[in-house]
Parts: sequence; C-alpha cells; structure tokens
Amino acid sequence: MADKAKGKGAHDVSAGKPTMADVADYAGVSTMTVSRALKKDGRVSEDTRKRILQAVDKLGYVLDQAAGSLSSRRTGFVAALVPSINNSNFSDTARGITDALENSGLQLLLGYTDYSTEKEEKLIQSMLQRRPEGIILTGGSHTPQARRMLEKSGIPVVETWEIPEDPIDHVVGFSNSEVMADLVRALAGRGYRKFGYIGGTTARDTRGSLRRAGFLKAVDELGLGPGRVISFGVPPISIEQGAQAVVSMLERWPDTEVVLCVSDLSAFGALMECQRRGMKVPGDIAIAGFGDYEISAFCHPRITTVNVDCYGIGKLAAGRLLQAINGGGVAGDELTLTSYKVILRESA
Amino acid sequence: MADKAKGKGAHDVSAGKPTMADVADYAGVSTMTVSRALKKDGRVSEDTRKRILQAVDKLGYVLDQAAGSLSSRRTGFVAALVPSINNSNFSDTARGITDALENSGLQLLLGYTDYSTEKEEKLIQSMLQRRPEGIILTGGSHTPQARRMLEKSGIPVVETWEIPEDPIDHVVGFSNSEVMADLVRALAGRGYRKFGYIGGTTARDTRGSLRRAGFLKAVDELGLGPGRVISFGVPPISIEQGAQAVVSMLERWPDTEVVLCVSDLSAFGALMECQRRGMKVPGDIAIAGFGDYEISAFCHPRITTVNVDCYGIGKLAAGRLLQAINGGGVAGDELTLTSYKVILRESA
DNA sequence: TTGAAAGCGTTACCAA
DNA sequence: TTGGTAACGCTTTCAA
Repeated sequence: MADKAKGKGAHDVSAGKPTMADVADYAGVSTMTVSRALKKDGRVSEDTRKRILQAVDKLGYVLDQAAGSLSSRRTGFVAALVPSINNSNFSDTARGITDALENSGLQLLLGYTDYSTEKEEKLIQSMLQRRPEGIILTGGSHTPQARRMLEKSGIPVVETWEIPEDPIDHVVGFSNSEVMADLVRALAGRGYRKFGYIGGTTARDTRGSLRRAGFLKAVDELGLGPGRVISFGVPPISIEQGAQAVVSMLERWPDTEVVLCVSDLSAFGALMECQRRGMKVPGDIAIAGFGDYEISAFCHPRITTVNVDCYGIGKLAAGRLLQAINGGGVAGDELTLTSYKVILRESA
Repeated sequence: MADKAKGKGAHDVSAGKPTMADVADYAGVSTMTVSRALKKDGRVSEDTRKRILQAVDKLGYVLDQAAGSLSSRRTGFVAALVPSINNSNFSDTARGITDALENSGLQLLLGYTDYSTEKEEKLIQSMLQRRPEGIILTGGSHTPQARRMLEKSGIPVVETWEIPEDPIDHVVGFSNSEVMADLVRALAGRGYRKFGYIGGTTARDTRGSLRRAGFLKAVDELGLGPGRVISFGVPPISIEQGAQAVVSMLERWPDTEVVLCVSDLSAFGALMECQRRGMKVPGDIAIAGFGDYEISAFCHPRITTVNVDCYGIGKLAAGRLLQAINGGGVAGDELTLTSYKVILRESA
C-alpha cells in the first residue's frame, strides 16, 4: 500500500478516509456547503469556499463519486466500445470522442471487445451496471442479448463505423461496401482489370465482410468478375497476415493485376512480401489498402488507400450523444454519414 | 433515446428503472436474497434463485454498481494510465493487465495521458474519485500533486516501464538507459563506431530521455563519444518524425555509421527516408529501433531492435496489484525487473 | 448564502 | 437459507 499518509491532521478521523462530513466539521460548515463549494457553479461566498478548500487540502479529502452519483442520478461518464485499442483508426475515433466530450462534464470510459460480440455483450453488461449516460459502439452487429440490454437501458446509443440495417438508436458512419466499391472503380479507372481481394475469414470483422461484399459487387458491375478473394485468419488484421495472403493469391491466380486489402496493415505486409520475392510494385502487381494509416504514406511505394474520417466519426458520435443526453430529442434524422476519400498513391 | 422498452410487466414500476426492491417484490423475497442470488457465491436455494433470475429478466433489472460500491466499499475496478492507446507496446501492456485480472472480479479502467503529466494528474484525480482498488501508472514522472494524491489514496500503486529513483509504491519495469546501452554495445560489437541517436526533444517522454542518456553513456564508455543526437518534436513518436530527423542527422554528421532511434516507428521512418534518397541500409548507413513492433519484423531490411516484455509488464503489474489488494502485504521486495532482448536483424 | 432532513439503491451485520 | 435494519457518502429539496 502507498501508506505514507501517516502525519495526519488533528481533525482527521483516524479510521479510513475523510468524508465530506469531516471536511464540513473542519471548516465549520454543513456538508451541503462543502458540496456546493466543490462544484463549479456552487453559490458559496468566497470566504467560505476558501476555508473549505483549505480543509479539503488539509485532510486530503477526495470526493466519492459513487455516493454522489447515487444521490444525483448522474454518473458523469459515457462508455465507448472499440474492437481494439491497438489500431490507429479506432484510437483516432477515441480521440474524437474525448475531444467532443471536453467541457461537457462527461468522461470517457473505453472498453475493447477484441472483435468479439460475446466480449462486447459482457462489456456492455458491466458498463451498464455502472450507469453510463450514453454509449458508443463500433459496428452494427451485436448479440441479441446485448441489443436487448441496450434498448432497455434507456440511454442514448450510437453505432459507428457502419450503417446497420436495423439501428438501435443513432448511427454515425459510412457504408464500408460502398467505399470499397468506390476504390475498385477508381482502380478500374486506372486500367486494372484482374482484381484480387485480401481479407479476414470470419463473420467476426463485420466491416471486413462488408468491404469484401462491396469489392465483389463492384468488380461484377464492371464486368470484371468474378473477383478473386483470399481469406485468412481472424482480426485484428496483422502485417504478417497480409504477407501470407498475398502468397496464396499469387499461387492461385498468378496473373492478378491489383490486390485490394481489408486494411493498410495487410496491404503493407503484402507489399513487403512481394518486394521480398523480387516483384515490382506497381508493375508486376499493384496493391491497395484501406484506412489511410500513417505507414502507407511513408513506406515506398506509398500505398493507395481510402481515408475514412475516423476522428470525425468519434467527434460526431459524441456530439450526438451529448445532444441526446442534454437536449433530449435530436433534430433531423438519426443517421449521420461521414465522409471518405480515395487516396491514389504509387502502389496502385 | 433507445426507448423501445415499452411493453413492461405488471409489476414494473412505471417511473424509471426497476430497483432491487422491485425484483424482490416480484419474486416474493427480500432484497438481501436478491442481492445474494446475483452474486456468484451467494447461498440461495436453487428454487429461489431461479425465481429471482426470472424476475430480473422479466423486469429488465440491471444492478446498480454505484449503490453496491457505496455499501460494500469495493468498486471492483483498477485503473491503468498509459501515455497513448495507439501504441502497440502499451496496448500489449494493457492486454497483460486484462489477462491477469481475469477471474479476479476486477475490471480494468484505462485512461490515457497523452504523454503529459498534467493530463495524468487530472486523470488520477478523476479516477480516484471513482475509488479504484489499485492503480497502474506508466513511468515514474508525475506532478507533485499527483504523487501526493496517490500516496494519500491508500490504494496500491504500481509504476511500470521504468525504474523510478523514488518509487511511490511498487515497480514493474526495466532500465531504459541500460537497455539502450546494451543495444549500443551490441552494435559496437558488430563494428560500428560512429553512433547517432534520434529521439524526442522534451522531458515529456521520460522513457525517451532515459534511452538517450543510456545511449550517450554507452558511447562514451566505449570511447566512441560524444554521441550524435538529433532531437525532434514531441511524443507520440511518429514515422514522419523519424524521416525528418534522419535528414538532419545526415546533414549535420554525414559520416554517421549507425542511427539508433527511440522507437521502431521512427526507425522505420528513417529507413524509408534513407531508401528514398537512394542510400543502402545497411551499407551506407545502419538503423536500429526500440520496442520490437510488428513492422520491424516485416519491412525490409528487417529492423534491428530491442524487445522489451510489454505484455509481461502488464501481467506482472496487475499480479502485484492483486497481491496487494487481496493478500495485503507483498512478499519480497517491491521492484520487479522485466526482461528484454536485443534483436539483431538486417538493418544494423 | 447556508443548513436540516430525507433519500439514492445497495450490502454488511446480525438474528431467525 | 432467509430477512430486518442500519449504514455507505453524497445531493436533492425545501426552508431559513
């Protein structure tokens, strides 16, 4: 224990931590006055406040938010669930949320689901027990039980990063399939005809599945189908998986002209592997990614990709939440589409 | 609001969310029995428990942990503060913590400080108001106020990723300067003589500063000093910063033989920049990183680096916390050194 | 500007 | 195995 708090003041209750009542005693006021003095907008005379703050300092008092929440019925936090913390796309979204929450009096509690709806369900349950004032989710796939809990919770919910067919409440995101389709069209415009796609196997990464669907649809519509698909492993998508998958792709369809990857990380892995095998990128083969990670702008060749507005997703989602929490209803519809942009670089 | 919870049961209190008392009424028992039935180890007859769980389900009851914590004086969570969520080293540590906490009944609440001790102080304050049962920090640099709050809090504290001179409580980490010095020695063993170092400017990234100190010391001790140092920007260290810094390095000391970087990300940036300028790595110049990020094992040339046991740091730190929370005192001393390993690859 | 009393929803404690 | 009662530490509400 960090038990160096030995030299305690005379007024200190020797057993345990000081409470607001101890502070009130010490300062010669009531607990209500202490409570007010510790809030921003509490109407307390300057003199009294000073005395109280001295007492707080002297006793080493720390407000107990659990007790406060119980009484005020406001917990002062919102929950956000992301698939992985080690992913710059999602951490940008988290930054957007944090920034939007600044000065709102609300704190962010982050949870990560490891791309698993089961873990998500458990997290939602334990989050709800702490009574968040709102909750932000990644994606639109949840267990039925999770959905039920959220609907019953009575708090505003924002699903992000996808456009669910049957939203729980608010949505801030983009169509993964449409964005990937746009990338296909852009590359077809550059003259590529034999398209390959590298992505995860499972239903686990729903955004990945949506992107694959968009790829297949677009290739088909362009009359270039069927698209060549290599599926590998489970998310989180790693560089290594991209390297392995491109090998499979080349074995199965050696004449593939351009490979689209579910993420920039797998694109980078594929790129490195091709170069290691002495292939020129582009030239022998072209490669594109998704997500506009920093790495894609600095490796070489620089990787063609799509920038989706990760930060904006977070910022808008949190904004929605704040509106719903404070203002009550939300003006306009409940779907916010975020922007994206195909970024053509050297790799494709 | 996710207000689809319309069809409520007869027993449901129409105003607001159901409480434990509502569940107790519905099931025909006391709240204490409900409380027991909802705990793992609660001694309740199978029959009663079944009735209660039905009532819970029927009413859509969710335990209010704030009330529970207030009463039991256990909040069921520990806090961990990391500099950045978008950093695979720290997210590995977070995973280690999460894994160690599994089945302990404790949840992890993650906060990120953005490499700022001021933000850390604010986070510590708001975390402490929620009464965590223990807290894990990154590094040993904190504001005096933060230190004071932690010491007064009475909860176990673990500082990680460094060996502070004056620890608050427990420590799980390694000597950043010694590890970097080891890397210098390993590279000197490979014949390099003119050493450069690329790292952040500020006192903000204390681990970076420690690594730089270790670099300078080792170069000096080998009689190869003084080391050439380029400082740039503030953390988080980016790929781009590494690219920029290596340019400065080459302008100032064109005959530098090997460049050590504060992180693999800056090493990668430096590597890409050198290649872009037509330099051969290694050959014209050698580059090494720190942290053994995935990228270093897949780019090429593969980057020489140091693997520090990020996951182990988290696991051990959380283990320490659990011991301190449950067992009371901790056997042995309060410093746990974690292992590391220089990984020689192709880049240096 | 300040205070008194009454909860907030749960669990500890003791008793049955 | 079950229940009654009394906290837990704060804020709401109403009154001064």
